[in-house]
Amino acid sequence: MTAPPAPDDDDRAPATGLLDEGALAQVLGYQLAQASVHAGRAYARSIGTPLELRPVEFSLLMLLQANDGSAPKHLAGALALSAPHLTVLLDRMEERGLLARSDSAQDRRTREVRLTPQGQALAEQAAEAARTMEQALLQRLTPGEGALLFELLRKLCGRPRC
Amino acid sequence: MTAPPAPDDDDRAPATGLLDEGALAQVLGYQLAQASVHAGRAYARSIGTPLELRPVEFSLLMLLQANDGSAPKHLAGALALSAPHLTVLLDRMEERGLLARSDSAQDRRTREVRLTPQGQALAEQAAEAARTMEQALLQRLTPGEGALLFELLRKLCGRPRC
DNA sequence: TATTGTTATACTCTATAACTATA
DNA sequence: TATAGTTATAGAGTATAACAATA
Repeated sequence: MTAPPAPDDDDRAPATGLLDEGALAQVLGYQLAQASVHAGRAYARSIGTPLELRPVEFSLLMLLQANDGSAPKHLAGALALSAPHLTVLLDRMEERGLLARSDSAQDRRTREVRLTPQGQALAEQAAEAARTMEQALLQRLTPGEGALLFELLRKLCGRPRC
Repeated sequence: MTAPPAPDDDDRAPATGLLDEGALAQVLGYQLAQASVHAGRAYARSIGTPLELRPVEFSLLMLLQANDGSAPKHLAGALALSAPHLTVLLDRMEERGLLARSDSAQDRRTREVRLTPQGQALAEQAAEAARTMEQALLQRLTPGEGALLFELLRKLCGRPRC
């Protein structure tokens, strides 16, 4: 189960192909989606397939690496997931031995999620693979342009640290 | 059927909330996903809910507006959809009276997809709503920054017209 | 034999509602 | 009563395989 998908060949033809983008050229959501297709292929190659991690699982791993013992509620908020969705996600990764849930001492309604040593090892491996992936992904931009892109995306959502 | 979803309130708390993004701060795919959440909310408010159009349906409408009589194969390529997925999408929109498929004279395997007058009217309405949406969405950026963001996203995927 | 589009099928993603337990 | 997490259920999205017609 969870068979790794097909090996996904190299950079395919630009998504738009022969057609005129028309009004979509000025629609940010569409351009973000196009870029996400591109990023998704790089992700599958570098992380998804070799490490058998879905994008959300990878994000969760990175988030826990930086925020050990977080409550599910905060994780769901950060990943923009519904509470039930996060629960099944945690179930799956706990069953895989990557993380563990324990009861909180302060508020006994909530829980604390932590990476197991195995989860930490995978997180480090994934973080390393991510660095390689980023290089390949951003190869068409100068370092300055890459940094600018990150800053603009962040600013767009009203998040600090520009 | 196709009941419009909940009215989705104003700009909610930044997705990351209280947690540290950790390594994700440098992962383009994650930052694109965060921005897409933001864009998706604006889309639902301005277009999705009022016009009862899913993102793909909106994109298809815009694409047909600029490329009347396109073949399904080209549409699928431009939208990064599988052929079966596009078929059901076209079925749904044809049933709704927005477009029509006809046989091609040159190659009788393929077909030509065209907007009906009703589809054209909705496309124009959607394009107008998109312009309003973009203004709200890009309000945190200067016009120059907005243009730069579009250019960088395009360059990232190796698409021309920078 | 290769290609276009379609149908059938199944699996993943994601949301809502209902339930349990704490506060 | 409000909140955190879970369970159950359903629906939307998406992929693969099998098929039909045409090239």
